[in-house]
Amino acid sequence: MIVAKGDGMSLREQKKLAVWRAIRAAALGLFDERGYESVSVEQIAAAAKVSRATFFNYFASKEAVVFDQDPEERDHWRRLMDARPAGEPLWDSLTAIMIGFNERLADRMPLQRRLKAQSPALAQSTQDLGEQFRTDLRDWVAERTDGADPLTATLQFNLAFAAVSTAYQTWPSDESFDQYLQRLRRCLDQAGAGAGAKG
Amino acid sequence: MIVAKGDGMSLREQKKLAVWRAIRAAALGLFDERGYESVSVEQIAAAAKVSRATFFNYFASKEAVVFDQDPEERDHWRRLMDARPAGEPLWDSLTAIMIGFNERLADRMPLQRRLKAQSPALAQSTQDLGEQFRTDLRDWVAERTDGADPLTATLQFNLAFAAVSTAYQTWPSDESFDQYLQRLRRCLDQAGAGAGAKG
DNA sequence: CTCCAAAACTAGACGGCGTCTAATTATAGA
DNA sequence: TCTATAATTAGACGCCGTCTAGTTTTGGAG
Repeated sequence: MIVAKGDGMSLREQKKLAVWRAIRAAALGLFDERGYESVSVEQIAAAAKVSRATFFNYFASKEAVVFDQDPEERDHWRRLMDARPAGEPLWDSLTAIMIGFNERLADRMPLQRRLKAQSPALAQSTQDLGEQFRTDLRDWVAERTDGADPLTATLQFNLAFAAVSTAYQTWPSDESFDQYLQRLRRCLDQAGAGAGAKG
Repeated sequence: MIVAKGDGMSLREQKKLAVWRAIRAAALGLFDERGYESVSVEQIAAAAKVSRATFFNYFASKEAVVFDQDPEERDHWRRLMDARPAGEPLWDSLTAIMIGFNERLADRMPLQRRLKAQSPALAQSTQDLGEQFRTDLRDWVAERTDGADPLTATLQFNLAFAAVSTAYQTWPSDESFDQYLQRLRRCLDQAGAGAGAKG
């Protein structure tokens, strides 16, 4: 019962993670070559050498396999949140966290964009950045602003996501990921300065 | 071929609208008493004295019957958009349109809230205010800001919706609709002033 | 190494959504 | 009254997501 190898994971947990990644890799591979709509969960499961039931043990839906984040990513963004100094204005914290989070998406964004462009089903999904991140950030904001005005906190939270959406939506297909990040910074700045400012 | 009665609608169009409303009324009635999840499209169709296939002629999905707007509402919000004076700053226009649009939702919001609270499926739907409105407003913004900086326009558009979401999310169940509208105005004002302002 | 309880996996069936086709019925208007 | 066109329909289909009950794997204690 001493536990815990290399990282803080038991052998079982390591195997689970491996299966998770195998399923996701299989799914993204198939989606990439044949498109989201025309790949069934059965086919994904088969490609990952796993049963259909197991697929749904790991992912709540077919969409989730596109949007869910690697469990290890979660550690990263939690560190980002913990790293914000205590007295920092909420908006500055949100800006920094959003940028830090997005910087990590370089690998997966291109495929995700391609799939969303193809598939109506994915196109209008709230998910985008992973509901997990959204939830964690929401909790972090709630804790950080405990006692203070919840409306202002919620508003800033939503504005930050609106800024990210804007950067994402206006990202032309011929621009690099770095340019996307630049754009994101601009959006966050402008949102911070106020929608009414300029015009 | 002279056409057009009372309003600008042919007889056929009037009948279609009547069926549309019958289906929606039947659906909302059933949802209200038994909950969203436990009512099937078959049952809705039966209650509206219509076949399942016809249901899908009128609504693209089961969710749509909750979120789609009455076709006549569309006239209203288009008038709202057309009413904005030409030189007005975009943010002021968006604020006015959002408020005007929301003022009309007094009847449907309570049920919609109740359903969203019950149903996980509805809870995280992008729809909320009707995709139709979003699309129309997007087009209006695009036309209004033609030639100008599209990033700023998109950003303001998204910020306006974030403000509405915030008002909606922070609306306590014991508050009146009027209080919701007040809250909405505050959110729009704060978003206009900037997320970074105060805090 | 042996063994066992816990965890992971699996097959299979089910209800419901959304799509499609081909056929039937209703209706506006000449 | 007649007809072209639009609306409605039954029925079948594939797939998603859920569930149950049973089987296999596996890590670690003794």
